[in-house]
Amino acid sequence: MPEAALRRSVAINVAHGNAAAHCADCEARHIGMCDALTDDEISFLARTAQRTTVAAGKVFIEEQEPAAYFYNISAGNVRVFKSLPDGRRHITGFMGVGQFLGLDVAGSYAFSAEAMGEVQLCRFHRKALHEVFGEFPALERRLLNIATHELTVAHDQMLLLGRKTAQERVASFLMTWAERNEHCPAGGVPKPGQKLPLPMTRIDLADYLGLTIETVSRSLSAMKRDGLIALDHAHEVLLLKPQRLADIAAGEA
Amino acid sequence: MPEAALRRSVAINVAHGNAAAHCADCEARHIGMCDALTDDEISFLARTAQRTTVAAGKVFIEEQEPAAYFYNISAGNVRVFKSLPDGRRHITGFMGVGQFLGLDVAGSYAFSAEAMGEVQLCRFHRKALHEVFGEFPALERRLLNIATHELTVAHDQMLLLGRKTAQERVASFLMTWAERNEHCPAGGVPKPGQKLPLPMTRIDLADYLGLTIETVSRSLSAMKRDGLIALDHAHEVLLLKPQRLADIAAGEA
DNA sequence: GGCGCTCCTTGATCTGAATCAAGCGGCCGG
DNA sequence: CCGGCCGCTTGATTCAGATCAAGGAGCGCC
Repeated sequence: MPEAALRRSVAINVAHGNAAAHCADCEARHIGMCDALTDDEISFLARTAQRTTVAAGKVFIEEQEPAAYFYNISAGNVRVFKSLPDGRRHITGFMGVGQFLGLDVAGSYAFSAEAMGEVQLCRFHRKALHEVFGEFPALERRLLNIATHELTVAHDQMLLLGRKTAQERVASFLMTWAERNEHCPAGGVPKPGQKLPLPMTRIDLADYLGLTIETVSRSLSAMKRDGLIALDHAHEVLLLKPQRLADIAAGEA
Repeated sequence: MPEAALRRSVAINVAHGNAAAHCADCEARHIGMCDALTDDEISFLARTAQRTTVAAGKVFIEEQEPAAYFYNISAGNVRVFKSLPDGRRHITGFMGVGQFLGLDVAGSYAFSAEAMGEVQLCRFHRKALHEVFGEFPALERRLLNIATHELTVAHDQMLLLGRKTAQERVASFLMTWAERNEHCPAGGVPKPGQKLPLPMTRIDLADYLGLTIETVSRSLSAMKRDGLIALDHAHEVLLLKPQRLADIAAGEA
């Protein structure tokens, strides 16, 4: 059993307990928000935190609900989305281990969040977290950096949704997803043949890219036909010509 | 001459001077970032600030350039945009008095910014501003609030770009623009007959809404035909049936 | 091991918005 | 006051992607 998986089981076993004694074991201890803090600071903060487990498919944050909590993801993936009254949906992001939920909030949540598989969360009362800011300015600074980075990502996605073709959107997604999964040498392009897991469904991809499932599927098939990717299983691509994909993603003429 | 216009002239006259003595007279003194600070704090901060004037049409922030400055808008409007290599453009936002430029930045600017008319800016060295954070935590907290709010706005816009029809996009824009221009009773709908100035061109609107100028024009004409708006001059609409517009904007079936 | 989901792919057709094209009108400079 | 230009509107046509439709493949469950 690999070490990471071992640590994950431990986290699952202590679910619902107080997190104070367990931050040291958390998958997210050295990522995201938590990485900004010293061990002393985090054990202080942990007194206000709770571990919870969320079953696959469960919507654990509902748009419009009063925003009582911040969440930090300890294990699993989450889809964050907004909906229109007639059921149209847009996924604003896929969030993974160490990522933070509950920033873009004013009183009520501005988004819904759903567990893609089973998910472990570390939950903080918003009020408690705000009280902690005074003690640990590093945390507030860290959150500003996170918010700032998310804003950049959001603006990139607006360019994608407003002005890119279907192929460009799918290529862009593959590149940012590869980067997110640390398959890229810092800021560069993944190596040819890089294997990339796609834990989300085609519906998720469509709702994230502003397309339909058929168009996503066709775009991927076209890339396969053109030798840019290989696609043996629906949830795994091989990036055969990553540089070409990066060029398409960037909208090179 | 109305008082606001008078104060604006004063600001123009002191352009390029040190801002220290002039924050008190600034249009933006009680909005956005500056509103978070006491008079003492702001005069401290102002030592590192410079007033500059930018001519209409001038691109004063270029995507990819090293991000040396933060800006606060003292007068005028700015279009913030991103471009693809073949010239496709997406406007991420229209920024006005008191608004803040330079948040979503990591080393280099992630966007370009262009003056829509003549613009007055208050400019801070990023480094200087960061040094000031230690002294005035209120400023950092304020910036986190601003970033958080911008993130909400960006996510709303992603829903618009990914899933709304042309009519819904235009209606959404009219509603948010009315709110921005304080024509709405807090969070509500503007009153019927409300006059709304549109300082931007149809190209701007198209690039902001992910449409073409023809489609923007047709959508507005359709709303006029249906009695939802009146449109005597191209740059001013009357909101005849604001509630109906709000429903369309929200995607009511 | 087979039944029946659910998810994915592929094909045929349709359509909302883009593109191509032609005026119109307000406004600035002469 | 006139001419030309730029930005806007409107009409005709095209097209990228949506919708409609029909299997196929993987997989959990019995």
